[in-house]
Amino acid sequence: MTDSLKNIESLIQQKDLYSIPIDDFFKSAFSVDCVIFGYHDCQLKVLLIERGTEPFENYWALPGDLVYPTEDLDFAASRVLKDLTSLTDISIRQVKTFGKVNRHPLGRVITVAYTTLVETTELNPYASSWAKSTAWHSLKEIPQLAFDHLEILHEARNELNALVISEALWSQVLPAKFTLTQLQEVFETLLDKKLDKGNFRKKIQEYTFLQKLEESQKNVNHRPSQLYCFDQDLFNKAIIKGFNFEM
Amino acid sequence: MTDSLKNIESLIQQKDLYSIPIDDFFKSAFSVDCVIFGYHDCQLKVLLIERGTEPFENYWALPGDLVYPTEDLDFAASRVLKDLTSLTDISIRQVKTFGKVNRHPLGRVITVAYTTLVETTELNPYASSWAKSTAWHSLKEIPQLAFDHLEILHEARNELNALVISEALWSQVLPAKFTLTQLQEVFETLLDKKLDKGNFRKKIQEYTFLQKLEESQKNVNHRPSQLYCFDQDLFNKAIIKGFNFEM
DNA sequence: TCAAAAGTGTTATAGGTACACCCATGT
DNA sequence: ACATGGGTGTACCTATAACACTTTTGA
Repeated sequence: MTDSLKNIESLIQQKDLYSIPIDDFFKSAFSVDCVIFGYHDCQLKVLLIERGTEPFENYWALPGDLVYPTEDLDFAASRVLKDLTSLTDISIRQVKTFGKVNRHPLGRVITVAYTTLVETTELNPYASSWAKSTAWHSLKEIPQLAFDHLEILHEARNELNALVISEALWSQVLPAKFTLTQLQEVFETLLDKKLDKGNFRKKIQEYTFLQKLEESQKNVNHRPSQLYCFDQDLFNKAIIKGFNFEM
Repeated sequence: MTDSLKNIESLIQQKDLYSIPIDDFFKSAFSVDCVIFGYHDCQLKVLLIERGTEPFENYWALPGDLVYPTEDLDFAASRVLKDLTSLTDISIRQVKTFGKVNRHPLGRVITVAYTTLVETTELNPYASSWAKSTAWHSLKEIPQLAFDHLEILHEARNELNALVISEALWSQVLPAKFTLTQLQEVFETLLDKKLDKGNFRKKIQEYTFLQKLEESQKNVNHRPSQLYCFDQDLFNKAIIKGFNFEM
């Protein structure tokens, strides 16, 4: 091994990775970028950060970070999510890897895009060392984004529909006990189409992983709705059996 | 920028990349691995190489290579395909990125998996600097593979079905003029299920990108078959219009 | 008793599946 | 004439879409 590589190795084995000059990661680095979609009340948004450093200082961008030499790719994505939202135990899925030579002005950086879906209410995104501020943006009002992040956002939005179905991502934006109307609203927002109430409910009845509870809504000025819950284990078993969940 | 990084930079800017000691790429490198599926005569195979160097010397593995600092990710995958098969103008698609810390014994290597489908006949895979030999393997008889390549192969096989439909990959394994029976055989092999002849043909008629030619088979001891051709432009247009190709 | 949203039922149609049958060619 | 694979037609059944209707609550 050459001396130059020994130098790098000693650098990256230091505990405090933040103290490494940014230049030292570059010329051959990989990063993760997270497209964190947020749902609340029939509104789909995306979490963006305002960059506090060059390049693209003051631009909005997807939250992301370089991958530390000692962490798995998936872990790095989870870490970014946790740093911003304090959320753990949220599944975050790989979308695609972006590796054009000149996508990053400071050097060669290949980035792996991840996406997930969370509930936006009462979620307080924190600014971090690399972010001046953070905010939920409506998908209809996306500002100019740094790097190739607009392209990444588009790809993730396309992937979201598939994940909502195949990974039951929708369960991450509903309370433990929810009504069928709430569930229908989630699907309508994410898939961006109106669904017929009757037909929707007919389908739901076939899905054993959606279980009717004995409980119902209270204090509403209309007929109270039955509450349902989602059984992740039953869902996984159904998927393994080759079951195909559609809407 | 530190001296150590300047050293690396000067190394990687040399034209003859093969002359760089393998160690110098490591501790933070990215590679591409290609899952090249081959079809001929109702048989689906995959192209494997026998490694000529450590680690995993003499093991079978997916063909792949480190990504040069000056090439795009997609280009690197095309290059690996071309080196082995001489094929160009074949679309090769990203599957997923594998980034576990210890997936490569010599250091941190993140690999981006690509997949494609080609015709196996008369295709002479070349051995290269890093491969002792190459061979098509039946998917039912996969030897022990190096690294996490078995997992990569599985993921790619799952992805193949989707790509066959959405990207018309099947057109890459048929001659320019083909019969509907040939087409049906391709689908049956790739999707791994029997299709009804009548129903298959009924669907084909709806697809304008499959055009009936004036020509038919010759010198067969049964009724000669109509020949068809595939129009990639019409297919692309149909996809853009939101058309959903299914089988 | 009324408004509002929950929840159920009915019907028409499109699309898929299964299967039977006819057709054109070389030997 | 017959074997072989190409090619077509039909009848059934199920999934879906559209829409109307009934039910239960609070005010």
